[in-house]
Amino acid sequence: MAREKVKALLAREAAGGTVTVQGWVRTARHGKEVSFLEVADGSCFAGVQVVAGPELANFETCVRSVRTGCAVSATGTVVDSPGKGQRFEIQAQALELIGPVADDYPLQKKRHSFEFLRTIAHLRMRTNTLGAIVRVRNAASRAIHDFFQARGFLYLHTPIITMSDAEGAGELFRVTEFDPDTAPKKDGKTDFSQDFFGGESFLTVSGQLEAEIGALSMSDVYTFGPTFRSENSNTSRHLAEFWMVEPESAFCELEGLVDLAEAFLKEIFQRVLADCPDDMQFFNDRIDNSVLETLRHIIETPFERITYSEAISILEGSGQDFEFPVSWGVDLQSEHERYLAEEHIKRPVVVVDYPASIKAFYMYKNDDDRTVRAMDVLVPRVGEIIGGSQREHRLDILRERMRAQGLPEDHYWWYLDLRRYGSVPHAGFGLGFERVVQFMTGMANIRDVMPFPRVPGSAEF
RNA sequence: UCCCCGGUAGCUCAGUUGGCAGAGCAAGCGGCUGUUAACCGCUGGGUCGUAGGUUCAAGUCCUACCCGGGGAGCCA
Repeated sequence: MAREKVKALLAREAAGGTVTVQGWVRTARHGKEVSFLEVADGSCFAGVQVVAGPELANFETCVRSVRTGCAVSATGTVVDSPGKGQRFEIQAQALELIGPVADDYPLQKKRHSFEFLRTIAHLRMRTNTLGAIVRVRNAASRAIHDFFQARGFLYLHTPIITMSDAEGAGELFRVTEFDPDTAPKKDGKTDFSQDFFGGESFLTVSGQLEAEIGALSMSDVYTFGPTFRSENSNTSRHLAEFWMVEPESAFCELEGLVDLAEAFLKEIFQRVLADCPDDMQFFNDRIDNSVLETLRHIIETPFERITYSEAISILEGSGQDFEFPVSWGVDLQSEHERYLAEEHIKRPVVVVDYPASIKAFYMYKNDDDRTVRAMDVLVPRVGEIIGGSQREHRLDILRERMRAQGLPEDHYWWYLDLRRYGSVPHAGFGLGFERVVQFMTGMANIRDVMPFPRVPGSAEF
């Protein structure tokens, strides 16, 4: 008999008929005359209750030994459950133990700490929380593609290995074929001209520069892929390997970019709430009881838009005792961002037109000659969730800014070429996918929203 | 990288003034006629993170290191 996923089974209109479900036992409760097995298969938050009695030939020899973690296949009739806690259950006609578990199976029918679950990442997706995370990641990923596809953005596959140590965006992981002990030397230094790519190469820290190439041919593109930072950051918000979403749009200026970012966040949140109601309810009940209200509020409310200068005025007049003092020209710290979004404006706020001195060389310089067209989307609880900018498309000004920051033009010859051949205003933003999942679910540590997190000192699994 | 906190059974934790290593859950065995993290009884289970030091005696005090967590910085 063909298998039916638990999600499809629980979505049925009414009981009746025979079904086969296959999955892993969440909990097993055995009585003398009856056994209750909760079987989950990952298709949805809930499992289905399988009821097995002595009429099964293997009841004594097999069924009663089934316990948490066992893989089973159950065939039976779908009936309305007389017990509380579930609508349907399966009255088993046959139950096969496909994969028993050894005595030292580490998952129990109780709460485990997330720290412990990280040490058993090969099993933790069987828990409520990590299972829900995987489904939310899936729904959010699909929503991201749908959002851009519906607007005519092309999915551009940007490289993971790169030779440009672009934009000083953190430390890079080196990619090399050399054995460290026998690498060829030249003038006392490793001679990477003999390496695989004929020069130093690294794992990408951003697809932005390549996305700009795409936008200046294809109009609207986006990337959605892994990025890597070799920074020794030990926090609940950083990973060495994370997924980043980066749209880039030609014939688009800063205001259009802010519109895009606002529509983007609202649609992703809306879609995850619609596609994963049980998972999101679980996060609201057990992880953070404000996430549903927060997401609905963001979906319904227009984002506030202010300039960096206005933000500084607000902060200076706030009467708050900040750890980092505020004045025009300093970068906004986490505490400042959170004050703006949580205390003062109480909803998502987009801050634009930052001082040129604290932003990257590729951002479009305003006529005031001291600010650039950068934008950050700040949300309550986490602060910055999106960062982006209109790009500098004027060749002379771009070269001037590169010179000012000591960047070698020959490394960026193709980036500069784009400003010589049919350059147009364009803009784009980036957001860390895991940060968005963290925000949506209320999960405290980013290592628990990534199936296989990479952090300093740890790349197991 | 910096600051703070922690590491005791498979898991979550207690362990008093330095004086016999503990509980709940899990596991094994038995019981229980519909359970919902089921329930009841019994049994097994320990290099107290590692290495030194102080002491008649160290889970407990001291030093170094390792690992984990929270916060900060950097950032996404």
